[in-house]
Amino acid sequence: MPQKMIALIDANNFYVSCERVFNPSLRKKPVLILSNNDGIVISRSNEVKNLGITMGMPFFKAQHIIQKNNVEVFSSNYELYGDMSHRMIDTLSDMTEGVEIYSIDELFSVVPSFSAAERILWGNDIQNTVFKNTGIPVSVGIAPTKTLAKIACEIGKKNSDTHGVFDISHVSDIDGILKSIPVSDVWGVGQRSVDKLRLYGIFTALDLKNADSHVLRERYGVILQRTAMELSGVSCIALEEVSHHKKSIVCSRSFSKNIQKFSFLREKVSIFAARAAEKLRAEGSTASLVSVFLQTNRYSGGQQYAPFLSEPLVPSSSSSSDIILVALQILKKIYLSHCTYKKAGIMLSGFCPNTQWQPPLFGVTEKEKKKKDVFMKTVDSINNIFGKGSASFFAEGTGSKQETIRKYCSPLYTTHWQDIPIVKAQ
DNA sequence: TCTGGGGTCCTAGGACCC
DNA sequence: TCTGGGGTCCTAGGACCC
Repeated sequence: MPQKMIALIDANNFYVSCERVFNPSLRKKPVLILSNNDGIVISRSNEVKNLGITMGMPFFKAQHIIQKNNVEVFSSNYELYGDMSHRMIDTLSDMTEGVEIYSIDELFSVVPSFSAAERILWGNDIQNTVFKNTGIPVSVGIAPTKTLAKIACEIGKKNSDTHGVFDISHVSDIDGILKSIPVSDVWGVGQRSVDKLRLYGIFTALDLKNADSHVLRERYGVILQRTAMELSGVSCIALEEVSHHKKSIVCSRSFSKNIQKFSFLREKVSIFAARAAEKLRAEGSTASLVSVFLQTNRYSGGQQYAPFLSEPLVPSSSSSSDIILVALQILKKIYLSHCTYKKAGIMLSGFCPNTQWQPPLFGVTEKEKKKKDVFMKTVDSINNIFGKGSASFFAEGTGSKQETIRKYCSPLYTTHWQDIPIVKAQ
């Protein structure tokens, strides 16, 4: 029986491509997308990559290259990207089987049992259909394992003669390819591992593939051992077709200034808690653990303070008021008045489906829980109909919300009536 | 002046139990 | 002076990813 093949279907420069769909004048121009607060570069067109602007580069450090080369800059428009992602995934789900949605812009799928030539045609068909339906260009990498599919996809993207579809299983000299790939470019190998691998003379993907499996396990752990096996064609990372529920929810933000005042942090943490609780209810879960964290300015030098403290939520709950209450108790414990903070956040975990909620021996009864659920459902409905923040808790404050900076945001082309592009007849 | 946000998995070590 | 041993569960922290 022929080996099962896996495809990685990955959008090219996804956020940039989303902007280009609705603004064709951006095609061929250098375009980049910034993170929240217009802080760092998170998506780059090929033209921008060629200018030497790297992923994660702070905006202010890239300024001179941007100005010199007339780079088009956009703040991130997650509403647009999320909607375009859904469209892409819908198309791909119709065309493929055994789909694992891996991130906002990529998915793995099982390749039908075709010949090598047919596999390429299948990949081309996927590219063409996604582009026709959404306007987003994608690349397809085909291989017997996920790790090799990642490599195949990169080759498809970078080599124009592949036209964006590359099947590594059809290559006679795979080792030759692996030899040319630095180990840092292998999926699952981060900088920490690269530093450690170097000590033992492992520099390329081929070195990693050929390393002794037991030694890898002992020195670097099971993840690198698996990665090495995947490079040699043994599938160790299974396709996860069933989308599972979230295991944690985080809501955090950096502040545009260093913050010392407790009252400011109290309001922020309350807002984060309410937002996280809203996401939790959308998941249909309750949380049993609340964590709050603070962070002083990482770039200012000097002593750092980055506390992270968790407290149980008893009984587990998805009510914003319950979660805000515990979050503020934690905040009081970790707050030091002599520090200035650049970032704060909340994390919810220990989830249990709302339907399996059990009342504690003492305290909240099932009836009281239902009452809270109805209340929160009403709050969520109001916010859905009238916009975020229409109904909020007292602790969230009413003062200046200090909205995230998005100086260069494009219109919400696909999700807001007033932003829908108008096509004019000539 | 200006440096993101949201996830997952693995592991070591502590708490606890018998 | 001498102070068990093994199992499980939980959590914090590390590493990685997009």
